[in-house]
Amino acid sequence: MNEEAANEGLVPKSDCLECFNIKNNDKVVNMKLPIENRKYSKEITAENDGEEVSIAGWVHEKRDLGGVFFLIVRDREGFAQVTLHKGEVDRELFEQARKVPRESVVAIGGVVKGEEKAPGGYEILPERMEVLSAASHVLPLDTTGKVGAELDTRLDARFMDLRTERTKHIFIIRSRVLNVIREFLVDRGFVEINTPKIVSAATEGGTALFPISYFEREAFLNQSPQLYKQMLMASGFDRVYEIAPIFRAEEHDTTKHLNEATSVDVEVAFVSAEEVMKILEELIAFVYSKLALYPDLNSLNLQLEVPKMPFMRITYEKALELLLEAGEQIEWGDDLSTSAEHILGERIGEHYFITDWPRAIKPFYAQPIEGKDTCNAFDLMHPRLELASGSQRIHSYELLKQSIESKGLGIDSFEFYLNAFRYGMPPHAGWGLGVERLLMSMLGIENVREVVLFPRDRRRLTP
RNA sequence: GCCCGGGUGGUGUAGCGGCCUAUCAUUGAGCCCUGUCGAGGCUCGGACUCGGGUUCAAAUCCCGACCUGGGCGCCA
Repeated sequence: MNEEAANEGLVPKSDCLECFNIKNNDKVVNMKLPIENRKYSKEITAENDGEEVSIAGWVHEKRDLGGVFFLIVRDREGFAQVTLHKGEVDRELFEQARKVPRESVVAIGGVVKGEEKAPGGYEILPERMEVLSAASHVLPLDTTGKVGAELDTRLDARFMDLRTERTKHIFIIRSRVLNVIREFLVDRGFVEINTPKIVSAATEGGTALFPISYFEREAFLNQSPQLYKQMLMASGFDRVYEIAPIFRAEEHDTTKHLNEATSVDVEVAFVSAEEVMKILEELIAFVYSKLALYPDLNSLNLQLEVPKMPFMRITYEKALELLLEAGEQIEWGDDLSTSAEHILGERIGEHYFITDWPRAIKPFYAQPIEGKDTCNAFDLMHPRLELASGSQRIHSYELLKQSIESKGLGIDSFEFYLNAFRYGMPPHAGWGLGVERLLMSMLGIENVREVVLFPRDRRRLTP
């Protein structure tokens, strides 16, 4: 375990609470805590023996042994045991602790006692306790891990699901992954951009869009920042990235699709597809190597193995050959089926790229390979699912126009985009990577909904 | 959209025509217990998704609706 990784980012630098008014049992309590001493559970050790501290958190468990009563308080960092000896503490305080419903929010002030018998090596002998918010019971799900809950139940009560260790850590990991991606890209001279999510027309074709009403006009939620990040290639920002939601109105109903997902989009000028593939695989390896240091992955039932570099590259044609050997026939020009992806994944067993795709199944902006029906596009595959796709882009205005027309798309709705190709557009390439898919493949999680706080799928629009 | 499963206390489950006044665990209420760490022991409370149908009898079989898990398709 790595000490730095264990602490980094989990503990905030300062606290801002000083005094707060709380409504408790219909009477407003003006409570002042010795906030200068308020600590997270993990910040306290046996070495603080004798010190006054304050903690605040949720009542995780209560253990009533008659003469001694244990209150386990959970905060973001872990658990603190509060121990009350009958006869030694104030009777009212003892009763208050005994009666407080589980998962209520409490603030407790007391003295630290180093105690080998206590989990964490210390316990708190309380002097005062405030119930800041009493929880109703019974609870919508169990936060202690004794009884499981189905994903649907968990998502309905996500706020409470996030109080469980595994779920909490998944989202801390998600946050870290996004940070690490930014760190990697910024180090390489990338500029973060923000492009519109409300757009006037279908950007790439292919997927269905969510129509919305935009004053007196119809508009859509954007399926991808593709056209905008390309337009920026004409601006002099020659390395850009965006991490943002994308919207797809497909009625798919699987464990790896969402109607609102997060995409990492990268676009680089003056380079080839091979260059951006390198950036992509290095990024993946970097994210893995950073997150491999995350503590307690195993106890959270999460797995993470740093992939070997460089990733294997096979052409679309080679993929078809491998599939045929395995008894799966795909016609040249057809996209790979789910079972085909699984067969390839099993044969290769690690991340790999599929390159040189037929033009017909890739978007209009992919650069055709001269004299062939293929284009300079690639998919990054994980053995279980597709993670990213990208290509060398067409940067010639005339060729791009032709390509749009040959796909049967209306030139008019692309005018704003095409314009950027008329006044000096460098060659460029890029890709889009699904954040949720990266996370689920990285952590061995089966359902994409697990890695989104409030997922949007075919049926779910709340919470 | 297609094909298979499934809907039983708050949660997770057993039961799959009569033996169901429905099992077990956990949660909840209460009691006993001075070192718990999935504490233990005792008492009590709490459920068959909805609507039709078959049958002497339906949680159990059939039909429909709704919800839900998985596979596929579409898609990234």
